[in-house]
Amino acid sequence: MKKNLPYDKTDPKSIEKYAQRLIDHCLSEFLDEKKRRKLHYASNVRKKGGFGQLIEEEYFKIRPGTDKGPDFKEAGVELKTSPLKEMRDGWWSKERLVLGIINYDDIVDETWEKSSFKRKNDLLLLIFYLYREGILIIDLIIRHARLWRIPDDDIPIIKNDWETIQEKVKKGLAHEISEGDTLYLGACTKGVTKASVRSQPASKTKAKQRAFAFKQKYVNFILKSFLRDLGFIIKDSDRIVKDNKEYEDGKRLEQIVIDRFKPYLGRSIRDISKELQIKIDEKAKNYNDILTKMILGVINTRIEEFEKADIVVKSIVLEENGKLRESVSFPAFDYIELSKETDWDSSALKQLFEKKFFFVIYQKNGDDSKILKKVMFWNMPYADLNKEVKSVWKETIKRIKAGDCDNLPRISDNRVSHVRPHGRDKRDVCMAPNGKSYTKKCFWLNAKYVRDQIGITD
DNA sequence: GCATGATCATGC
DNA sequence: GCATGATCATGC
Repeated sequence: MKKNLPYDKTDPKSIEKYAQRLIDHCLSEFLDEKKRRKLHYASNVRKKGGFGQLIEEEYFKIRPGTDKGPDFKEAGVELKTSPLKEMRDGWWSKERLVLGIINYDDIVDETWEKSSFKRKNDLLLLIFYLYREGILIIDLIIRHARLWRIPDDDIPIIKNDWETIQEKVKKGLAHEISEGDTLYLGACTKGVTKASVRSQPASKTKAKQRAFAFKQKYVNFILKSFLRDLGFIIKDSDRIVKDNKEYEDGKRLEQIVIDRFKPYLGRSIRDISKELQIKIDEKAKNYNDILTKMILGVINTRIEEFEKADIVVKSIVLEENGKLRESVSFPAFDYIELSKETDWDSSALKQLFEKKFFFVIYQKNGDDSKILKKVMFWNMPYADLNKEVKSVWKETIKRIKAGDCDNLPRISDNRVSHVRPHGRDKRDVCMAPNGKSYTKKCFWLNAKYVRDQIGITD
C-alpha cells in the first residue's frame, strides 16, 4: 500500500471527491506514458471485468483483498463499477449490478441485519461508465461517481429478497434459484465458466455459483436519483406502498398488492370503475393497465415497485365457461439476433421468461362485461423454463438457421411455449439470416399452460 | 411511426 | 373447440 494517497482513505467523502475527478474522463488520462503503453497490451484491458480492478489498482492504488469486507476498509466503502449503454433517451444501465458471491454455507446461519451482504455493501461508491463496443476499457468515459446506499424506502423489499434467497438455500433448493424469485435484489449466476458449481448445505445437489445483484431495472432508478440531483427532470413514478409501516411484520409487497385487490374481486369492471370514479372503456386494450393502477393507487404514471422489480403485468381473460382462449404474447424477436444465440443461460428468451409476472385475471360474463376474478404473482417453474422452453428455443434457432422461418415450433409441439406471428400486420416483416424477409414473430405462452398455472378449475 | 400488449378471424 | 394467422389500439 502506498503511503501518500491523494485522498483520505478513512473518509468516504474524500474518496468520493477523488473519484469524481474521473467524471467525463477515462482512466488512461490518469496513467503515465509507460503504464499506458504497458496496459495497452495487457489482456485485462479488453475484458470488462477488468475495469473495476484497474480503477482500484491504477487510480485508487488499492489492492482489493478477500471478499470479507468492503474495498476501502477504513471508510467502509465498497467500490462498484458498472456500464451504461446508449438508449434512445440517454445512457442507462447496461446490465445488473453484481455484488458479492453468495456463500451458501454461510447464508443459512445469518440474519439480514448481521449478514455479510450488508456488512460489505452498506455504503457503495458507484462508478458508471459509458460502454462502447470495441473500445479498450481504459478509454471508456466515466459518467457518474457517487456514494450511494440503499434508500430507506427500498430496504423492506431488499431485505425480503435477501430472505427469499436464504430460504431457498435453507430448503436445499440453491440449484433452483431464479431471478424471478425476487424483486429488486436477485441472485444471478456468476463464475469463470458456466459450469461453476458449488455445494449447498441442505442438499447433495450441486448448485450454480451465484452472486447478489441489483436488477438492471433497479439500477436505472439509482441513475435517476443521480440525474435528479444533477438537475435533470425525470419523469415521475408512483409507489404502491407510500408508508413503510405497511411492510411491518415482514409483510411482502406481493401480499400487499393482493390485499389491495381483495375488495374488488368478483365484481365487474363497470362496477369497479364506478366506485373508483374512473372511465374505463372495456373495449380499449389498455383497460387492464388503468384498472390495475387505480386499484393500486397509482395515478397517471408508472408503478414504481413493479418497474424496479421488472414485473410483467399481463391480463388474462377467461371465457364464460372458464377456459382460456388466447395464448400470451411477447415482443417480436429479431431472426438474425436470435439465430446468433448459442448459450441458453444468457439468451434473451430466458431473461424474458425468468421475470416475475403479475396476472390480472378476468372472466367474461355473458352480457359483454367482465368480472375481475383473481390476481396473482407468478414465475415460471424451474423445469418448465430450463427444459421445455429451452427446447423450443433450441428448435426455433435450428429452423431459422435452416431457413425454415415459416415452420417454427407450434402450440402442439410443446406444453409451455410456441412461436407465432406478432406484427402490425402481415406486411410487418423482419430479415432472417438467409436474407429473406418473414412476418415478425414472437414466443408465446400456450393458453392451456397458462390456464394450468393460474389454477382456476371451474 | 413503431413497439407492444391484447384480441379478432378463419378454417378445420 | 382449437390452431394458426392476422390485426387492432395505445403510448411513447
